[in-house]
Amino acid sequence: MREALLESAIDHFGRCGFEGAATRAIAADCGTAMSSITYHFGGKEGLYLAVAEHIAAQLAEHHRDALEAIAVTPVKTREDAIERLVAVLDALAATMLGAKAARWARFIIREQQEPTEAFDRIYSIAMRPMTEAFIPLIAAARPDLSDREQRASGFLLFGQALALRAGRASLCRVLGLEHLDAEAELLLRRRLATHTRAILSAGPETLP
Amino acid sequence: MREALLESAIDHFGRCGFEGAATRAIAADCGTAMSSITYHFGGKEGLYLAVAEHIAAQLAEHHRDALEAIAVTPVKTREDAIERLVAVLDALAATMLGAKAARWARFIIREQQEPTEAFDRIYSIAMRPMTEAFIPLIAAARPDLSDREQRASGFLLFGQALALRAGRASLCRVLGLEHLDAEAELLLRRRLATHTRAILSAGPETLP
DNA sequence: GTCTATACTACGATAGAC
DNA sequence: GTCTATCGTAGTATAGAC
Repeated sequence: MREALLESAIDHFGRCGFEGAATRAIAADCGTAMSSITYHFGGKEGLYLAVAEHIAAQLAEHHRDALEAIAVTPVKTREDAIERLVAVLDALAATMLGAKAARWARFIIREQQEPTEAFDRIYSIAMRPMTEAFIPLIAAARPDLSDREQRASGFLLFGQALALRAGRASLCRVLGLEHLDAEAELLLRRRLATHTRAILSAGPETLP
Repeated sequence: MREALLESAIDHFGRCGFEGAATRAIAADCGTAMSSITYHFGGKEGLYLAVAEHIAAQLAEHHRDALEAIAVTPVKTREDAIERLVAVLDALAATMLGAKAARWARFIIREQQEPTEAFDRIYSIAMRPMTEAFIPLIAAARPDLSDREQRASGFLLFGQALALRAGRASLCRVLGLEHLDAEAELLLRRRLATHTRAILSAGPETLP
């Protein structure tokens, strides 16, 4: 029942926000009574924080393979670093375009606007590991940049994938589609890979 | 009073969402009674839609100058188109980093996750004009791409600026800052301009 | 462990005084 | 136009039955 309540709560909190979500409705979706939430999580706030950790764990698990793949062997060349970054960002874009991410993202994007303790948990469990794998690759691809420039560029690269979810309603309208189909998703991922290579391949030797 | 209620409502709806926001609290911020909302807007839902139009109008006004500047003379060369795009994206990034956008963005980003009629109004008033100015410039900068590729690339470029707001909590952590200072904002805008040039300068003649 | 019953609070809508 | 008063509804929390 604990698990079912968490899954239901992801959707309710994501769609309605903390205040807007109704504990009675969350419980009803699981065929149980609202007081189960009090029992399992101590109350609405406890449920909210548990949802954050639940999402963070699923997200971390979801990206585990992609992160292990890029970390397993030392980076040899700039081109190697760039292709690893392309692979990570493509995995991230696929996640952002997928259906599972929609549920998680509704919750997370809300938290980004007005971060609470829940964001701390999501960041430390799911995002920090990705950042820590990401920045060294940027450094390897663009050693000409300062540490802060590398982090800024890394975030902006990351942002392109993030926008696929955060700005999805606008994206559909720009592409003139009701919903994103498989063809559009592939196109977006290919463009993102091209952008990534263009950004990371530039440097002092090509742009003096 | 109508104006005051709208301004207060931007913050309450943005922070708490539609269901979470309390009309009594919105009215109290303006030193008036909740029934003023009934009088001016017909109810909570009417207020919400009015807020959407209010934000859209302010956003459109905010970007009017930048859009006029890029549309006033015909585009002559690829380089000309690229520098116009750099200028628009820089203006957009400045907006996203600014304080006014924080209030608007809380409202808009919520709508993007679960679009309602309010998003239609924001998109048609504030975003469509920007898209319609943006895509032709991409076409001029990258005539080698198909229409759909141009739109996808345009959105991803746009997404970097969007992420400055939508992912701000993560951005601060990646940069190791409590809040973004002026120096960090300038750095991000410069990186975005560099990325924009790298993405748009690439093409069949440079990357065969 | 889970549910029922209940207490309490706060919400939005509305009618009517000013 | 704005406010007060009031209504019905819906929220959380808690205690106690099973």
